[in-house]
Amino acid sequence: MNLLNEEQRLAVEQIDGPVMVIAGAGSGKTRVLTYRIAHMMHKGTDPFRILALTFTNKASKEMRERIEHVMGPEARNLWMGTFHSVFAKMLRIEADLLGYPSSFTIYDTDDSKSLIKTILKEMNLDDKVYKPSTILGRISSAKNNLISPVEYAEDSEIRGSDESAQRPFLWEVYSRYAARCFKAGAMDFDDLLFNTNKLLKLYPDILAKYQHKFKYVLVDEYQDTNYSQYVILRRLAAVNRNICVVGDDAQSIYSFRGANIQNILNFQKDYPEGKVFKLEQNYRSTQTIVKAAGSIIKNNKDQLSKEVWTDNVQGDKIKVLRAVSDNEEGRMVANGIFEEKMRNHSHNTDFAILYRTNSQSRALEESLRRINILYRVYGGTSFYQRKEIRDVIAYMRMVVNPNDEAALQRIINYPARGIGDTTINRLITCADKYDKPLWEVVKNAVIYPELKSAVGNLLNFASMIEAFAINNRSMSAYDSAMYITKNSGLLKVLYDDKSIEGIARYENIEELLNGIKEYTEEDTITFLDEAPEEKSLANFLQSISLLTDADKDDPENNDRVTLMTIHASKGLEFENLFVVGLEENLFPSQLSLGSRAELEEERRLFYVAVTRAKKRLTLSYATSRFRFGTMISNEPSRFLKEIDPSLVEMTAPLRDPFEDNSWGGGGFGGGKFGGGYTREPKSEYVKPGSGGGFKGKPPINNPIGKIIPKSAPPPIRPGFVADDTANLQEGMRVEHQRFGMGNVQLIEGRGDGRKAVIQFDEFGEKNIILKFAKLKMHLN
DNA sequence: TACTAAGCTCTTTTT
DNA sequence: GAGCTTAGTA
Repeated sequence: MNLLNEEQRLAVEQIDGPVMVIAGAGSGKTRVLTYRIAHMMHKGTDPFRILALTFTNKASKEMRERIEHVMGPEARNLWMGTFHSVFAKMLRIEADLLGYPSSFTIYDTDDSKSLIKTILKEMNLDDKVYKPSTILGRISSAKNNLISPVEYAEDSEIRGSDESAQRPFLWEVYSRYAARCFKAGAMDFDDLLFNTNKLLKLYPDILAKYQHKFKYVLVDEYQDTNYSQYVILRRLAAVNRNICVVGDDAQSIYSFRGANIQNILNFQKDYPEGKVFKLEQNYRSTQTIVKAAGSIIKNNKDQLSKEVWTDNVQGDKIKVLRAVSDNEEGRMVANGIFEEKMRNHSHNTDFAILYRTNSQSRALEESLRRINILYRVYGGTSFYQRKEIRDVIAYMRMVVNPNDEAALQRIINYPARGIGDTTINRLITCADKYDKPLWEVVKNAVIYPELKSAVGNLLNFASMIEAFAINNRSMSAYDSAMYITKNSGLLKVLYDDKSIEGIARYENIEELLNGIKEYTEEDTITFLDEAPEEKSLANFLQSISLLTDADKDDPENNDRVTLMTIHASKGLEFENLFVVGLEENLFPSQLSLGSRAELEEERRLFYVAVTRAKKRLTLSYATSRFRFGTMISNEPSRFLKEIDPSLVEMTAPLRDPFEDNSWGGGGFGGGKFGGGYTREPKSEYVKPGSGGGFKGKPPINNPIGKIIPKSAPPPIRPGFVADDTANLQEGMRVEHQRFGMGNVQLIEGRGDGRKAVIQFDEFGEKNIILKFAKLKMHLN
């Protein structure tokens, strides 16, 4: 498809005035945006007067590359990026107006949560009632609706709802949290938008500056904007009114983050003179897939009318796989990929597996590894979230911004330097009492009598950080990072740890340092009207603070199968797609069954998943699944039944110990390897009321496991002799009352070095983790 | 204060 | 499965 169709062309050429493009899945949305920007540049608009906003770094990177392809290097001067990164940049330029240092730290969710935890402790609030994640959610949604701490405290309706949720002091937590962030010179993700609004509201001259600077404003995925983003856009576009929003209400899947589908539904009210274009022809998928998607989404009530269609070939039917367990599901998917690769000589990159929750990736990974298919997992715990990386970065953050409280708390006693909990609690009390940042108290520990016993250790820490800061001024980012890592004692701690995990952590630090080196050597995108970016440690930290795992590409081998959540897959497409875990309570999620709106969002999520497929789509479900430590049984997802049955082909399961093959009839499912047990274990072996789990202490007279030395072949019998898990050794044979024989094995990928008893099925595949034992592994 | 083992609890999606 | 807490020891 090289030419634009009529509707696309109209959307591209209408560059003046408000424009909304409703773009169905696969209708060439990015193409329209790209050509539109190219068209503006052709007509003589300076690229740095065009602001193009996306939701992910990936999307903005891709668009920039495509425009560069059409327009050449000039495209680098576009103001293009995610909402968060573009406005973070703007805030750094204007920071002092709001009382922030321009080197302000960006707190990620973990930083925010740990700050909330310290505040809760100070306020003596129960963190079972005030769950940090819930609190953060409330604060986040307040900020996204531009409700300041003061407004929150004064709003009787909000206070009322907090009170009825038994959280009457939430307003105060919010207020303290905001004050602490400010004192620490830190903004969280929501602050980046909240403070941009504050800036544009309080300083009309600044607003005017940016209103005139940006002649054109373009927004991708408009259906995902929240109120805060919406107000920023309204303000910036108020003068020129050249705003173009592109989106698809059927793909709105971020309401949990404050996204308001009304923004796209109300566009015509906001801009009555605006033009609306609908892109309804799908260029991506086969007839079958387009029709299936249509048959799903038509069950939703909230939507703009549109009819997505395609000229493409009919294509294969959609396959549905039924597995007995999550492991079997993984096996079936992996085999499916293998066979397809054999048949069509496809590359790994032509395949993707999408799931609802990150935790589902594990079973899939194991199956892929077993048959040597390379894969790459996006999302989950990213490189920058690993403990050792966060530790090093915390040191760097303190060097750049010593007031950064989250960083200080993280490293003040790591590596251990005699500053324990007692001292830290006293520090916090002091800081609160005299209204000083923690760092000020640490640095001047001498003058606070309550810190007397720890003065020496505190001052040592302070002078170390100050020395790092002084060095940092005259060193490159890389040298400075190296210096910090070595002299903080971090490197030594990791170097001395010769366990498998310790070595991996050491290597991760090396990788981080290499990354910094690369950063100092590559040239980064800056805007024409700005000074070129200095390769300082501060700028490195800024450049990674808004990165996610999806933005990190590995040079090793790029022909890999993609594994990601459906949320992360938006905007992507794959020849062969597997969507797994189509089970009630998982997809749709149990937590979304409360209201029609939530269920419809899950359905839109399924719609997004299905429309990622170009040629072949396979859906799968497992009748029982290992979740939070226990096996549970479930039914196929209601969404499966919504697909037009003429488009679907049921595939016989590889092995099915049960006769019941019918849709929805498999509730009791379960195989010989767990879940949905065909017979209840004899009661004397089971901890009363445990439901079959192996958590908690085994009853004294009712042991759960017996360890048998490898040399002596164990008799197989139903009874058990207990032993302490601490005695477990790699390779030991172990008998389990319910699961039978198993071996003790090191679990791959576990950070804490615990070993587990594992059972093997008849294929020699790992099946059930029975029990953990914490033992350190040492290399020979 | 530092460290370890084991118990308890909760479980969606992400810039 | 994993983070966090608690109890106990050094």
